Amino acid sequence: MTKGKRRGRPIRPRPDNAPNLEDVARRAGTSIITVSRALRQPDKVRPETRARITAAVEALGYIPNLAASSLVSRRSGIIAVVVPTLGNSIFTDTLHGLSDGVTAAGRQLLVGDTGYSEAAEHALITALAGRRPDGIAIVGIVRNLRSRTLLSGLGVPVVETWDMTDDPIDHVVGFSNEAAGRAMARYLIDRGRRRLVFVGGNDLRSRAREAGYRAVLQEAGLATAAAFFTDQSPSSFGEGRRLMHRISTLEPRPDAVFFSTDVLAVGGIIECRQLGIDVPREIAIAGLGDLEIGRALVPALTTVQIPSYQMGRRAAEILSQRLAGADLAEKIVDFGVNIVARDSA
Amino acid sequence: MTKGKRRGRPIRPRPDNAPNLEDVARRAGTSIITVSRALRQPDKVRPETRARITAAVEALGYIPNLAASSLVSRRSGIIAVVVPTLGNSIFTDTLHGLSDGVTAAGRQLLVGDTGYSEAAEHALITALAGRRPDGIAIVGIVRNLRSRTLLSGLGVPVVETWDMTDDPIDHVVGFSNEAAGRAMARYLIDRGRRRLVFVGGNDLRSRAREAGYRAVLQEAGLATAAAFFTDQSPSSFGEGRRLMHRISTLEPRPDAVFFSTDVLAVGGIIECRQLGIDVPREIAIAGLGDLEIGRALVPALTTVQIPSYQMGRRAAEILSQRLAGADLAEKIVDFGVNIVARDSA
DNA sequence: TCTCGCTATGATAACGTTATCATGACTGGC
DNA sequence: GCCAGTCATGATAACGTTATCATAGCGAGA
Repeated sequence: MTKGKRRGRPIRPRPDNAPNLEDVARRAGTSIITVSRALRQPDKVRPETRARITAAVEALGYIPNLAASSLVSRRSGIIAVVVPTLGNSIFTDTLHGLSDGVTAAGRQLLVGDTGYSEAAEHALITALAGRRPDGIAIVGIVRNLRSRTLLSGLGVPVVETWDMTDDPIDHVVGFSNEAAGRAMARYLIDRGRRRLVFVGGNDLRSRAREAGYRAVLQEAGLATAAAFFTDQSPSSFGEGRRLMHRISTLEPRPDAVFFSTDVLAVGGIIECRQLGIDVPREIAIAGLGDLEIGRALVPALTTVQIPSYQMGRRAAEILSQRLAGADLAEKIVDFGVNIVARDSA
Repeated sequence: MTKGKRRGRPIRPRPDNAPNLEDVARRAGTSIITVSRALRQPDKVRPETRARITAAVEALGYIPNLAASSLVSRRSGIIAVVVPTLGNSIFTDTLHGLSDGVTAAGRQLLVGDTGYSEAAEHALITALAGRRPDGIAIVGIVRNLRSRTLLSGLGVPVVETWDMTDDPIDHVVGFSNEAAGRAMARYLIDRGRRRLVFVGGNDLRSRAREAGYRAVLQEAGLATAAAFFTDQSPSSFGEGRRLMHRISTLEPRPDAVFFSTDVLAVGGIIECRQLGIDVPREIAIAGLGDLEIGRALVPALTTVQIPSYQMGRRAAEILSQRLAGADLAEKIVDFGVNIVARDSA
């Protein structure tokens, strides 16, 4: 008796102790496929059979292997999320909205951050694509052409957020950062301010706000008194204080400062208070983001409201609808820009 | 000629346009397995073959299907993360640390939140387990016995964080919330405070801080002037102000308030300032978390430092080491409790 | 020259599930 | 009592990859 040519994977006990469908089926005295059905479409299985299967599942602690499931069904139940950084609560608020919206449909979030780097973004998208996600949500607009091509070639719904564009990869849910800058400039000018400063970060969204702000000033025949930029990302309250300190020494002294984020603006208010500068009488201070701290602060912060959570929530809903087969005509959802007038400006 | 019995899945062109190993192999004029090898162990393949394969991969935009990979290799490259809520930046800081630590090893984060519910936690863990993660990180200690059994039965490394226990499921990286409460009580008493208030949330961690705080007061022969609880989760600055307002009306007026989170404490300081209460002369105020705002505030907030990011980072390192085959003897990493004395207490 | 070992590549089976088609039992209408 | 339709279950193949073993070719050492 020859052993013959033994090729391929050898047969041996599974090293994994996790039970599979076969184990459940054996215990329930039925076939693999019936177990699968009992779990996915319970009404297709006779109650008694179902009961035996449920009991076997319980007894064995069976948990379906979703890797096998997604391989054959071509549905992974995964939504991939790309965030610039997990270190900034305004982005994790969007993540929170996504999580809430996605969990309802029984899907899960695969999350990665890019650190604002285009190269890292492309690498991350590639890595996430390997999981064959059912949908993709991105905080920000994807600029890199290769990344855009990659994303649209994946054949799954994609939602960009936190910004606005005429030409989304698929869907966009956000607001125009440029419009936010414009709106705040108009607001401050309307309130009689004339020597306006801009403070922001170096990221694209902040730059867009600055552009809108400057444009309105120019239209009004005013010059931007100065613009300050921080390389910190995410920005900090302390940095807001430092920048405000520098601004307070300008001659002539500005009468309004628009901080591109509430975090910086709160720092600005704290510093003014420390320096004995009356806000808003001497200097108006405004921010962007509508963080809760701005509401509690004295004086309460005037700001541009950004529906971080809602954007995530809405993005999740759009993905869910698309995955349910809907063919949404509305590709662009613009939350618009809403200034919350409080005490600081 | 009979058609015969056609059973099983019909043969038809893949509906999925994503190229697979076979497509790449055909284009590169080699076999599937050699392509697989070229991608995973490039040095095992002759440079010329590798070049042809690389070119084919590029041309086709091939991205390996990780579902198939994890199915057969029994390595998913996924780290599952369980968070009470994504709405609280102190937890997302831990998530950030996890992300940074995990990305280095080429793994990805599958994230879910429980909303502080044990039932939701169990459901989440079950759902995540379906992906066969290589490791699991949890913010918090898992109390539910079924969940603990489930987790330890998975056969993968588990790290609990943000708390301390003698009996972790596998590893714990955190600090003792009770010790934090104790330390702050001692600190305040040492500074001559005698009428001490506690303010916190209704979650387990906050309750542990309260227990430690009360214990020290009792040992010192002092009574807790009062304890206040909020049901908000995450707590808010505004809630801190409201609670402080109520505290300010107590008779006799307390001389120290320990807020169980910095967010509440910052609200407390704002409210005191508004009420004309001198902090820390009349009332000392302390928090927990060491948020950046506490440093920028005036008076700067005395607080218990919590290394949120570092806990995540460390948890990721432990998981990586375990997955690299290390058998770590140190199951318990206690970051300890460190009070940052600033101006407010 | 022969053998040993190494390098490069390949053939096959297996991972755990679901899609598709098949089939036997049963039901209702005539 | 017959037939079409429904219900419950099953058999098989396929998803795309990797683990394992096999093998041809080649150079080195005996």
